[in-house]
Amino acid sequence: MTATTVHQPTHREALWALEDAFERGDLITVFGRCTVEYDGRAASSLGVGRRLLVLKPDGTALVHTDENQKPVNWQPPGSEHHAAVRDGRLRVRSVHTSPDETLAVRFETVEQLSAMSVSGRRDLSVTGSEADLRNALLDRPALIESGFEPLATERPTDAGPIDLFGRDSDGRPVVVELKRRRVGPSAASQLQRYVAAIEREEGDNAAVRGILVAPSVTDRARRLLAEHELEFVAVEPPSSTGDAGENNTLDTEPAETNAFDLAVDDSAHDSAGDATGNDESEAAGTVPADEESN
Amino acid sequence: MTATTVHQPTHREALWALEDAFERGDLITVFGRCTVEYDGRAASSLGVGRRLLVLKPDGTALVHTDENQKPVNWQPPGSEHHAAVRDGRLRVRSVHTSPDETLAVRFETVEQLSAMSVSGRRDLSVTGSEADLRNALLDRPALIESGFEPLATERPTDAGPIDLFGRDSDGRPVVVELKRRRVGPSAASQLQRYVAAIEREEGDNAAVRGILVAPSVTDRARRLLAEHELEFVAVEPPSSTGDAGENNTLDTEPAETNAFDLAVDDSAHDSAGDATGNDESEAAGTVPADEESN
DNA sequence: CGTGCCAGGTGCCAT
DNA sequence: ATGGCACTTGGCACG
Repeated sequence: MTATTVHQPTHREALWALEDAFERGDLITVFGRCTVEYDGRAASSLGVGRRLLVLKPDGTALVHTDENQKPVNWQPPGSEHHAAVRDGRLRVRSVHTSPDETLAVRFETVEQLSAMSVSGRRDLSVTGSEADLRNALLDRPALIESGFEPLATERPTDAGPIDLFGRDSDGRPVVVELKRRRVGPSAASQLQRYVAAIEREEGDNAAVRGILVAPSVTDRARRLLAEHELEFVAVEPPSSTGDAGENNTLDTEPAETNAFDLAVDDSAHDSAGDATGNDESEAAGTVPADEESN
Repeated sequence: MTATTVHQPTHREALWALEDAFERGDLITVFGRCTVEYDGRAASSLGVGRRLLVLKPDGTALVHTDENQKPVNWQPPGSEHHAAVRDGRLRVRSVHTSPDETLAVRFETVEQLSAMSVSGRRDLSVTGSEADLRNALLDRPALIESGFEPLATERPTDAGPIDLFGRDSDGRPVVVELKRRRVGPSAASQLQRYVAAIEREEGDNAAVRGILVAPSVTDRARRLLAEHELEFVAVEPPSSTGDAGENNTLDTEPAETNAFDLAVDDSAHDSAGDATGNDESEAAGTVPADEESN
């Protein structure tokens, strides 16, 4: 069986199920009336209510209610889950170190507890990202400006990495900042920082141009750009919905996905549970394990 | 019963359970092997794998795997959930409009499906926010500088609202930007924008000071501050562990948030209940009207 | 409903 | 580890 569930368990039965699930490294969901306390980067307290608790084998904890996409409370990956029965009530604590933070869920009643082995495949490919936009523009630099010649991406500067750096047809340095969404003032500031950094690098006489590339720009940002004599070029966001896309069937390789409609088709591109003697049993589960990713 | 579960249901049984759950406005969890497709603000595709699907009565959909805090795929609140059996397989689509986006989950096998009535109480209060920091500084302006006199918070300017505005003991205008965490270059830029905006307002002769208040600052940001003659004041964030005031005891409200049921009658195709003879049954659930919040 | 900005942002990848 | 930044950012408050 790949998924086990206990209904209306006693708090102690729930604890046993949790211990087993921790042992197996399962994904766990617990539903019941509970209160939640968090203390760490901030502090919060949640009164009693019916909620869904999700415990992942990587140490993640999520407390979900009725609505909203984000959990009302949570604990980041790398935490260690502890379960115990105290005063006859199931209590789940999820503890993280560095930064130190703790999530404590105290159950009044446990309606249901499920454990399932989830071999999550995360071979997700997303098109329409900023990287896609950059690649599209590298393919067709004229979309930015006729005669524009890209020289580098992520070019490092004093002020951070420049999305796209190149020269115009007159040989003047051009700093290009890419945004996949409508931009506000902060993007203008960011571009300004980069332009200033390049000007410092190249010398005072250098006339460095700055171009913000995005689908659109707010009024305020447009004014800021004008103030600093920076430019704006509009590019459309990814089409996706427009035509019969059916673009991505991914397997191993990111297959040519037409990311931006303007740009033709190019792609982008445990624990141990030891009973502590008294009326306090405990179980813990986690996965710290650093794996070299990439 | 407040939580119902079906184990290893047939795809059609799962559909029935979904229909009932939609009807009741339940929080739903589905576990099984599935593929996921998303198309909207971006586009993505997820190969087959064992995952947990959470459907909320407010239209939220979450696809969770084994690890990570964020779902691998999701749909924001306000979407409409549709369920159908197609080619003998359970298929859940969650559709959002404006922005248009669709999440489609196709199940190979359904291991388990649970529905639970969740009275979500979101009576959460968090301490340690930027607002907390601001209030603390309003209480003790000397923490910023001896003689500093706060005049306004969220003071509007051309460049956006200033966290805290006041005057120093010499009567010079002071722009204060608050950050609850260690700050990078963007905060320095932000402060610089605000200072420039106030200088434009007050006239050229105005010597406007800018103070960045945060626990600490990165080297690069410190350099940027120096360049623009901006200042930095280190202030520790409020210690959550110290006093942590037991803030919220909120009133008990039944909270009639049954979302699905009321909304759905307008849907064109709604063949619920009896066997639809064919291999295509469908159910839909969504969010209701907005209730006056606050 | 768009605009702007904070967030316990999260996640990713660089140094 | 820290830093810098993108993100289907999410969420809220305000014009």
